[in-house]
Amino acid sequence: MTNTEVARILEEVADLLEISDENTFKIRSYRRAAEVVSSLSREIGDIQATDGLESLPGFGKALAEKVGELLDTGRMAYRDDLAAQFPDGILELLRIPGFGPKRLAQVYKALGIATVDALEQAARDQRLRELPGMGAKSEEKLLHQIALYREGSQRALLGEMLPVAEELVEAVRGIEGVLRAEMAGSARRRRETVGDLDLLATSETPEAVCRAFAELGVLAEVSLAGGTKVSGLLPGGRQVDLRVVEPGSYGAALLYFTGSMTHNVNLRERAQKRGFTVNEYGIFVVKDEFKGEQVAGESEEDMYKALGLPYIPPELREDRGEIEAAEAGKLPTLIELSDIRGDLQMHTTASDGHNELRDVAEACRARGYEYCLITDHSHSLYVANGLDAERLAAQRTAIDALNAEYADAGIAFRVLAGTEADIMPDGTVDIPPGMREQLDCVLGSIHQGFSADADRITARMVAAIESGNVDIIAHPTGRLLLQRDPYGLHIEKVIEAAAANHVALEINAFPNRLDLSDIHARLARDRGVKLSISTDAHELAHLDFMKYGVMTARRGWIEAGDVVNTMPLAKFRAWLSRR
DNA sequence: GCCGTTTTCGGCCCGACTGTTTTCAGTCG
Repeated sequence: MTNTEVARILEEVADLLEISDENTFKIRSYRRAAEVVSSLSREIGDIQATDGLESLPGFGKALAEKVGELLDTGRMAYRDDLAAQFPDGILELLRIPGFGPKRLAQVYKALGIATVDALEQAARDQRLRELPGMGAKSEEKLLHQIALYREGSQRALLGEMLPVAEELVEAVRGIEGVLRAEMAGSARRRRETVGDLDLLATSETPEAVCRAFAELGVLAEVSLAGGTKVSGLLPGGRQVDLRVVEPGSYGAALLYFTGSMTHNVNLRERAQKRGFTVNEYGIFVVKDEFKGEQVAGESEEDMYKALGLPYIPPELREDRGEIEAAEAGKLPTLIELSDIRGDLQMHTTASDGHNELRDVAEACRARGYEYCLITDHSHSLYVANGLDAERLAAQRTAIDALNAEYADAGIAFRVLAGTEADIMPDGTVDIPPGMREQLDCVLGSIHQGFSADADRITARMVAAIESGNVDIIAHPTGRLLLQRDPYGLHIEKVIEAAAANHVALEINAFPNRLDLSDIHARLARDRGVKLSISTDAHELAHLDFMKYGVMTARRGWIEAGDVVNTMPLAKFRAWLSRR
């Protein structure tokens, strides 16, 4: 059973407990456990077998026992008993925005409602207003929220939403009375997908700023507007929240609205132990003669400092050990976009790219790189016009000619010859005979046969890694965000093989791949595997995706020294000849 | 449910906004 599946069941238990009106702290324990499991870099079954489930934070006797049962038998009796008290599918109602567990329990008990359709009908028939705490306006609002839910405003790619968020921040900065504005939330943490967009501004006149933002015209609909907060929807249905605070609370508010939620909770618990309380306005003394005095709030640095910690970059604020690392002075020095000296995956018109070799090379040079690696598809990928021996050799010659031109012109930039070779079902790597030695660097990747079982795909990948014929495994898990799950793969085995054979693993920077993920990249680094961050560009504009690869790397605690394409060319060549 | 340099029992983060209310419950992040 995968970590994702276990986490999903723990979430489900939490939801069921919630609609059963259980102890909120018990519910929180299950939610925390779900988060812990989904953030694990190792397979939970492996942890059960070695260190034991009670070694996981937030796992006591009860959770270890229940999750152990789940791993051993595929079922959790506790979950099944809870679920039996409600009709199947009732939890879907919780996905309607503004409709929570208390309301769900209420309408189910009073009216037997267990589906979105039934809830909608009851609202139309004006039957909900009979219930305590509900009125005509609640029904009206609920119908609207159900319509929104049906339109399905799910998560979107970071690569899609970040430019939108940046535009919104600029728009807010243009509002009269705004002193500073910044994006917050998961976009600022650079999560691979983003739900809604969170914005923060400071002003001496928050109410006027809120009003101005609501009337700015960027929101298709304003769903909530107070004196310090505005929520609304963009034309596409994406939710935007703006929060406005006074300048002295900028850091506190930014910290708070950047999250993650669990990171904040941990900070607050830490504050409590030190006699402080934390809210979005600052850090305050709780007792004695200094009660209520503000000790921090203006900057995030101050906030962390007051809690005895160095600044923690937003990408690390996921409750994955960052506070402990900060306390021990062991935070990584995260890689920056400017550390990248070359891009190691791109396609030209020779296979399925849109641009000629020379234009691709020039575009890389224009981005300040020292080198780039051309990686057109190998012959077996017919659909992408993969290169056979003859065409691959011709490309090598063209690259040599281009490099000679650069050398004559006194330009240090160099183009490296490579290929993105298919890893065949038997694990052999699709390179024409005799060409391995002709190429500077070979990427290996799987493009077919995703549905095979995990053992087989893992064996295929490991065989390729051990063959000595690949230098880097490209998009190792094959996932397409929001579209396709990774193929079944024992990632730890792949990582171990890569470590043992000095093969690098790619963080593919294409916004719908980001593969390896942050979590797997971190695991790979911990096991001593080098990474490549590369764009997989098929047209020139794609070369700019490098930043998303770097963002994912930062979320994976990656430093410049972990990444092969931060090396100067000579050092990178030396790495390539490492065997 | 978990957890422990004051604790193995009694705690467990904090505030904004809405709708239905006369002091608050529910939802959200």
